[in-house]
Amino acid sequence: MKLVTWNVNSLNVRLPHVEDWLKAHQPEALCLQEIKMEDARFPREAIESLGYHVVFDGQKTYNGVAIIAKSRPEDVARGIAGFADEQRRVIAATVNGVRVVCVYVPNGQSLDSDKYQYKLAWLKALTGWLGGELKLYPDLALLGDYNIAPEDRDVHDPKAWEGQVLVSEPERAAFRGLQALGLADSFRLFDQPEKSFTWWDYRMNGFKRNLGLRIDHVMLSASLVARCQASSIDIEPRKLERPSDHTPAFAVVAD
DNA sequence: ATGGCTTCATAGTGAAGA
Repeated sequence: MKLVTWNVNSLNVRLPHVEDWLKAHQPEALCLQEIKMEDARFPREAIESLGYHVVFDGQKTYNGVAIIAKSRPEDVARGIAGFADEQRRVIAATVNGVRVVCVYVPNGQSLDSDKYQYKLAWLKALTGWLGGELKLYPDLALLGDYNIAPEDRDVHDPKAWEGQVLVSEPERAAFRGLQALGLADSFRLFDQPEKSFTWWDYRMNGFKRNLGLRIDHVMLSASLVARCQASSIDIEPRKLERPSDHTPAFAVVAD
């Protein structure tokens, strides 16, 4: 089964790309971030007409997450238990026996911003919550836009980015905190091309020059690591007209 | 060069993203 994450930067704008990608790749689960719409506006019929189920948690203008799945999502949960948050950034559901947790981690803006403190607090709450979830659901996948490049090799120009938001040491420590729970970065279970990224700035011809970051991840619990057959990034959607600035990242896990 | 591009909410520009 293919488990995928994709920050679509507005599902209104990107729906045709999502539809085409679902038809071509037939994933078991596709986690979306930044759908940027209220629930009433979600294109449920368009997704369901392709033979998929969908659960979502949206809001006007910003954020918003969804899980599109071939199997009916069960035990749907929204948000981080015990962490009050107006921003719609987490939805979880059990899909074909796998606990799929879809997250849109806060960006943080800059190290001196209140949003950076919110990001670190949010990650701490996420990690605490997931510790319990992993005990309840040993087969767990954490997919999303983490807004963290875990290592320098995930950054096109580590020198230029040194100490910036998305690569700062406290953020990377938070990523290692997730690893300490027993979650593994599926991408690094396999040999990968150098300069593999999931996001490129719209400005400065970032994609054409491959000036990117790897900030979208699929992390897997130990039992899913044992079943993981592949993990990769599909850069093709980034080449389309009016693309999202992110592209899909996925893992393939044996049924 | 603190810019560059895209989205949304708005009907001018401004916020936010990464």
